[in-house]
Amino acid sequence: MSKVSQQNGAAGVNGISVIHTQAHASGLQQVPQLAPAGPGGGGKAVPPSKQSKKSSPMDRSSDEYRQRRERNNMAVKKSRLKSKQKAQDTLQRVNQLKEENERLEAKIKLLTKELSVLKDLFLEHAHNLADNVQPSSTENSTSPAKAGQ
Amino acid sequence: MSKVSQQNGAAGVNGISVIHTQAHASGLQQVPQLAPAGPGGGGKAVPPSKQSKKSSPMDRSSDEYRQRRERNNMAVKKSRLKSKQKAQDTLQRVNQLKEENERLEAKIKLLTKELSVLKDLFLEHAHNLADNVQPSSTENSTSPAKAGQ
DNA sequence: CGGTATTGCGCAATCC
DNA sequence: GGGATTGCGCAATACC
Repeated sequence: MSKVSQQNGAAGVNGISVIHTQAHASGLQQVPQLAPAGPGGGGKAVPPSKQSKKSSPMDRSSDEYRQRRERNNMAVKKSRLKSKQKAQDTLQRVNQLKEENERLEAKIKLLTKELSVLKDLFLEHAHNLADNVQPSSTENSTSPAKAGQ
Repeated sequence: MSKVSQQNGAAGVNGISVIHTQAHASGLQQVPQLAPAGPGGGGKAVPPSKQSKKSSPMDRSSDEYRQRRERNNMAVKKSRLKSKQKAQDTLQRVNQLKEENERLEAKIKLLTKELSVLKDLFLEHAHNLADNVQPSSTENSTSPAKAGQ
């Protein structure tokens, strides 16, 4: 994989370097350092040992941290791309299916018409027979028993 | 008002209590005040111009700022929800179309079969007629038995 | 246990 | 001016 993406700084929305020196608390979101799973949702009780996850506040200046973030950012990008593509594929599939549907419907129409013609022919024939009832009775045909739909 | 908006979203898997008590105003992300790198991260060069859009530094502590953010966050949430729903609808549509497709195909199959039967019957009759041109000869009908079912 | 993949979210730029 | 979209990074999880 190419990692060439952007590396630190450089690209951010503002690309600012944002050197997080310290306060970055980015606070943006709060830092759940301990984040016990809250009860609300899953309620997952926290397994034994809770606050030990990472006692360190995790320095955001840490090199390791930056590296991890970078990797995750890439993963996120990748995932989103994939997701987008999938959505597009689905949309395409809808069109494809719609087309196929139309094709099928046309075929049905044709078939129906053909059937109709043939049936008419038979009817005509039946009339003829009725008119000329011939005692010969060699054999008779039992109607195909199939009524219209 | 303001207060932190809180997302809970129910789903938040974590549903944590999210503590954001204090102001998160930290500069967490950079300030676009200057040099905005174009979005796109890295690739796009910033379009020419655009540099001082607002002379004011835009205080993130401003009440108005917070209000604006809050509203935008809601809009974002709304938009995303909508988007998600749309995607789901599309997926559903695919299934629907697939079903319809199957139905249509079954119908075609049936129609085709019917047509086939009728055609056979027709052929049989034609033969009879040909043979029977003259009642004198005793023709026999070999039922080709073509019926399958 | 360690890393990637997903997901929800807030921010900011843009679109409309 | 203001909601709607969209790209992006962060953090918590889900998944292997």
